[in-house]
Amino acid sequence: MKTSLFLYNSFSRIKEVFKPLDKKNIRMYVCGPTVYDRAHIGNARPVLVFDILFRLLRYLYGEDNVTYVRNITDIDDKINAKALQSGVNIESITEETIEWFHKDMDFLGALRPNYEPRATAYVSQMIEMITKLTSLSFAYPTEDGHVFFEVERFADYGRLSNKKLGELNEGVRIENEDSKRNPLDFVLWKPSTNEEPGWDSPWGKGRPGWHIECSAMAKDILGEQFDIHGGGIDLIFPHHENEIAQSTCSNDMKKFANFWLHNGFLKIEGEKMSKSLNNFLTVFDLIKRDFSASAIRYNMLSTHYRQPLDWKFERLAEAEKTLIKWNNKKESRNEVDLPKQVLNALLDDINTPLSIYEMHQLYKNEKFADLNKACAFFGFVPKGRKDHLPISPELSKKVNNLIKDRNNARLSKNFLLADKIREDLLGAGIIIKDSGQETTWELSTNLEIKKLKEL
RNA sequence: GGCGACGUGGCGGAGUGGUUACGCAGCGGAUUGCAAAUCCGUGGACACCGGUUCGAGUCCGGUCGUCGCCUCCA
Repeated sequence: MKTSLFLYNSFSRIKEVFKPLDKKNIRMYVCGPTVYDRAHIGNARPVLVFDILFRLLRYLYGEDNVTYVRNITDIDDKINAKALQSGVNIESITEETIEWFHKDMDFLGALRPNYEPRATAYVSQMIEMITKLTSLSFAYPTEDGHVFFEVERFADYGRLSNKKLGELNEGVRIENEDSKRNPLDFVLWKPSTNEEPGWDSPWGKGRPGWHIECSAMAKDILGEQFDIHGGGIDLIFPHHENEIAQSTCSNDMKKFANFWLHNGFLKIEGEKMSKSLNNFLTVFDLIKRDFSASAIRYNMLSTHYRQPLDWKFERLAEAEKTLIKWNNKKESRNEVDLPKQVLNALLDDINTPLSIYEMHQLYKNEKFADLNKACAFFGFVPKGRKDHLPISPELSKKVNNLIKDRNNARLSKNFLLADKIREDLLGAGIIIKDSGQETTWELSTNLEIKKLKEL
């Protein structure tokens, strides 16, 4: 029986007991999306993983005692490129994308963070931090309007990602930016042309580099030190390494985040998800295909957050089935609680697969009230039934008529016809269930509207 | 080349020294006109080779294999 929360800290590379800096104000910062495109399921993984951690912290320490910040990156060259290419202005792109992001993540049942700061609202804080870094000689401006962080000045540089400066230098790509003192120095500020978004600064009109926003926003909202910093494992280097460098050096060398948590990567049907392979799967794609939020959550959480996750539709269908089974035993209201076995699993570095195992045990042992409570904690809510079906009322009526025909055939013992109707419906993605006097139906995951219309 | 992760039954996936994870699929049974759903039962695994130990998926060493980061990326 565990009594404390253990978390794997990427910084120390071991599981550690989580001790909050302030029990009355647990502070967590998670790197959020760059808003230029619809969120894909890779974006959804940290959202859902840290949603569970957020819920767990609230459960352990009280809802009002946890502050969760997830930033929105709305200054970025990918956004600029999209604006240039599409002819749509930057604000329209970011506003629309943020709206999509909220809709999609709300659909997934992720609790909104307490703060969702946007980079554009924190440029002055970034300039302030960069100014401080230059005045302390951790950073240097160049004649062409850049400001670089000088990695050699920070002795701990590379500690998070376990890299040594000398080794990094060997593999580094030589860029045109020969104004850098060291090829690994990273940009804090860069000059903008007239087409690019820019802000006035001591170094001329320009825009911030990517990393500085998180340091500035975290400091402004959470303070110089806070408990947990999270994000995808790909962000360890250089993003988080650079954040540590900037923040530590501009905050009197105080330790930045106490815990670093990183979620593993996501593949699709065995392949790396990438734009070049054209196997990008957005959350919106899943919604359109009528997968439930609960099944997506279940699927995402059935692999431990630090493991790589291979996204397969077969598993999603399996999740859907399990949840239907569980929801059929719904007894209590949506009271949130954690039965102790489920809690224990979560206390061990958020072992969600083990907690799901415990939920299967609760089902098996007919502890349905406990199961319901755990489901409520995980955000596994019943999928809307027939009123939610993505088929038209006409088709719905057609299905009902066919079922009526079939039942008549069954009454007259014409089982050949009855079975044919059932097979036809099944082929179109409608599953028939006879229970007692009543016949019900539901959609399978491979609904084919076209076939259904032809029946 | 550097750093790191991982290799468990058909698939998925826990388990850091001591009977069985478990889920899905399969098989057998109950139920059903037959199915579906549900319930009961059941076979099947720890990449390979050494070592430590009374005892190892679990610790140590080696081999093979897969993957990630080092460049924008959750």
